[in-house]
Amino acid sequence: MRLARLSERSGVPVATIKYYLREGLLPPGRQVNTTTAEYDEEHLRRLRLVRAMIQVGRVPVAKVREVLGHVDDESLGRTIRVGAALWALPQVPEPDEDDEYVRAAHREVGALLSTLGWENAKQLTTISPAYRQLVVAVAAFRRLGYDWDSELLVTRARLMHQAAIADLDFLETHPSEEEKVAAAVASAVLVEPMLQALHRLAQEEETARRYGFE
Amino acid sequence: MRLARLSERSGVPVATIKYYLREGLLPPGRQVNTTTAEYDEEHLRRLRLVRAMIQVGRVPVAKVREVLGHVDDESLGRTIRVGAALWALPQVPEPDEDDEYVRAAHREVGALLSTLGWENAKQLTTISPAYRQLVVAVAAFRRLGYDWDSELLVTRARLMHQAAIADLDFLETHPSEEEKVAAAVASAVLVEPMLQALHRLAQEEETARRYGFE
DNA sequence: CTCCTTGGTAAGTGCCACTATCCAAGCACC
DNA sequence: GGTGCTTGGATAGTGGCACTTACCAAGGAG
Repeated sequence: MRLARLSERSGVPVATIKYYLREGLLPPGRQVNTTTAEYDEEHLRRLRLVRAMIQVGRVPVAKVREVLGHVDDESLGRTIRVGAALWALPQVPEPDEDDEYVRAAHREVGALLSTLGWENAKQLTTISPAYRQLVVAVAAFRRLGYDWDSELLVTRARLMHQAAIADLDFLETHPSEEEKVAAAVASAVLVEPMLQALHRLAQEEETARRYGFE
Repeated sequence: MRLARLSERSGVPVATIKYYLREGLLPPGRQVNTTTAEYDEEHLRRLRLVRAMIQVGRVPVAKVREVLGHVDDESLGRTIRVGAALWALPQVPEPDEDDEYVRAAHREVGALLSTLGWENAKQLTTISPAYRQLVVAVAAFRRLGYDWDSELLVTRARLMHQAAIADLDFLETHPSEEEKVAAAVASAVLVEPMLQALHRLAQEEETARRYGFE
């Protein structure tokens, strides 16, 4: 399969594929001669993953390269590879540790993890991007003056834990072993927009039930 | 309070506040004389909301303006204002209706809504951005070759419905009536990154429980 | 009267995801 | 063997966005 065909089958413009090749998001094709390179089904799969990450997951190109680097790093164990790949996903800006709301949010999230018994997550607070994002979001909420019951956060966390369990169960049963790392990345990148969409749809449904369309 | 003080209390650079004023994200201050304008607590609240939307919620400036326009439109009923404001939030690119995966995703999501009994949401499929985002995500997943049980999607939807119920309960009990629309927006914009962070943290926790840190 | 600060405006910056334009080497057909 | 199209690869340009810098004239403070 040559470039034009790869473009046709993926729906990605030729110029964009060339850009991805240049950026190292896609391995080069097998060079047949000076003016021809051959691509295979694996290139197509990778291209679709790249597109999904960029267009659906809104992952910046540089992050995609970083994530894929971990996915392809066969020197690491699977858990580490998945972790490294997921942690390379885009992050919220660093919290300002001098801000009082940020410090309060650290305490609040720490208490949350204790309540939940997420002992592993507690060990990751200094390094996990997800932990930092949570702190930033909680701090922003408080800064706006909203004052919720800590129970609300616990409820949401339990719901997301159930979602995560379902995700991991799916990963365990379905994809072939060699694909697990890529599947984990695809899952993280695509499940999140999916959950977000479901959340908004559910809100629309529930709002209409309570208040009608007026 | 003058510009410098507003900047100091919000942590937003003066030049950036000027930019927001220019872009209509923030109403102008009360002009005292040619070189002095006075800002109040309401400006500060609004500025914090704008910042939270842009930095935590990653909402583009143009969308923030649109959303706030709906928030401030007192000619509409509350439900409509909330809906209009939320629908102005950023969207995934339009699905390509000629794509076979997209058409399949439409059918799949339609079946999901029937299973769930979300009759209100079913009426919104042609217009709701959330519906479109869900279709795009499902199509991308299928295009990558993953083949899940429809039960998985139903499970996730039920979880997000529970989260939405908790959100709306919070909105009903807590903020003052006049603030409800702004609170709904803040909630949508900040709860989503929060849920995403909780999801990733839960995945990290659960992965560590199952496989250890290796 | 001098100097600093103020709010307002215009232009510039840096980043990013492409995208348009060239180019020379092949190949296909007459 | 010549003509013209296609190929992969390189370079430079585009458009959008979120600021940020530089500048300005009008107050106000000492």
